[in-house]
Amino acid sequence: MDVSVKGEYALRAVFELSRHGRPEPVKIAKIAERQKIPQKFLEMILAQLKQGGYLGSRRGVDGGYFLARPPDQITVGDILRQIDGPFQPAKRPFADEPTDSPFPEMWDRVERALSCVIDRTTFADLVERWRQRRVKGVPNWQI
Amino acid sequence: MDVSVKGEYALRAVFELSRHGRPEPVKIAKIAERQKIPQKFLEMILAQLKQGGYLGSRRGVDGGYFLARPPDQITVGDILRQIDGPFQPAKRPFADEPTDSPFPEMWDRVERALSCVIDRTTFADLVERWRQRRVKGVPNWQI
DNA sequence: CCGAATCCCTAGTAAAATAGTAGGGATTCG
DNA sequence: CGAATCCCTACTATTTTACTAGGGATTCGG
Repeated sequence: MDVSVKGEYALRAVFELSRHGRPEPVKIAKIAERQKIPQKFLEMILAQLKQGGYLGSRRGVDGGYFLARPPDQITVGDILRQIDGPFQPAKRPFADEPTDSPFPEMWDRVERALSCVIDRTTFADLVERWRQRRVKGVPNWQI
Repeated sequence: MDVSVKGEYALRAVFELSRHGRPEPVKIAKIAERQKIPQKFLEMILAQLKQGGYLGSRRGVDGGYFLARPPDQITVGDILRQIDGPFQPAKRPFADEPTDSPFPEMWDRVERALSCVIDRTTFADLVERWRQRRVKGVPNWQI
């Protein structure tokens, strides 16, 4: 019941692109360095996210990756599902389970509860919260 | 982000014991048969649940397993954590993550949302709902 | 005290998933 | 052209998962 490292990397990468803002592409190497992700591994992850329609890319000298839509239209759930697969707490209906099991209904509740967080948190939200914590947490107002 | 088969089996086994009610022990073989769980695998699971203090057991001719506390004092979360380990969506703080990451806070929210379901659903609840669906779903009132 | 029924304990194992690495090919653009 | 970058396929070591095997320790009726 935990998220894979790959999934975490994907979130961090998309966060990095969201934070950057501008539509100009960011290089894999740059993302890898800033978020401390093995570069070759990150290549696969970004390809998968592009394939899901969340990112775009350009090759060549000033190439790189960029968001395919504005960050307020990409959710944490989108990215997690694209990387770790559709997430059902238990594959239901369980093969040999009696049809009157009480569990499917409970798994639905779990899924809805989870969805309330991950499908409602956009990367725009994450960036905003992160910026607010910066000014509150590190009070370096010089001037 | 899904529950292991082992975790599902554990839930089904505890449900079986809760449904049974009485403090008299139920044999592994019986639970395995009724819930369609490989018997030897189930042995390990039950041992682990006993070790966590959720079940008790007796050997010998009329032996078996039984709940160590009433079913309204055992939650789905208890069992899942005992079997699949403490469940953190992401092991945080992530080793090389900058300390101002926006994710730990989000993972907290995920964990709380999940906890609202799994730590509030007791096996007494499950049995009760299951019984109510029985009478509503299968209308076989033949006096 | 015997012996059948049951839980208990250790070990092994095949298959899948995870977390990468390696090496080069295809594009873009100055 | 050629340097920089993304793109694509394949390989691999480690860990986890989902079991199976074989016997040992208890309990209890007779």
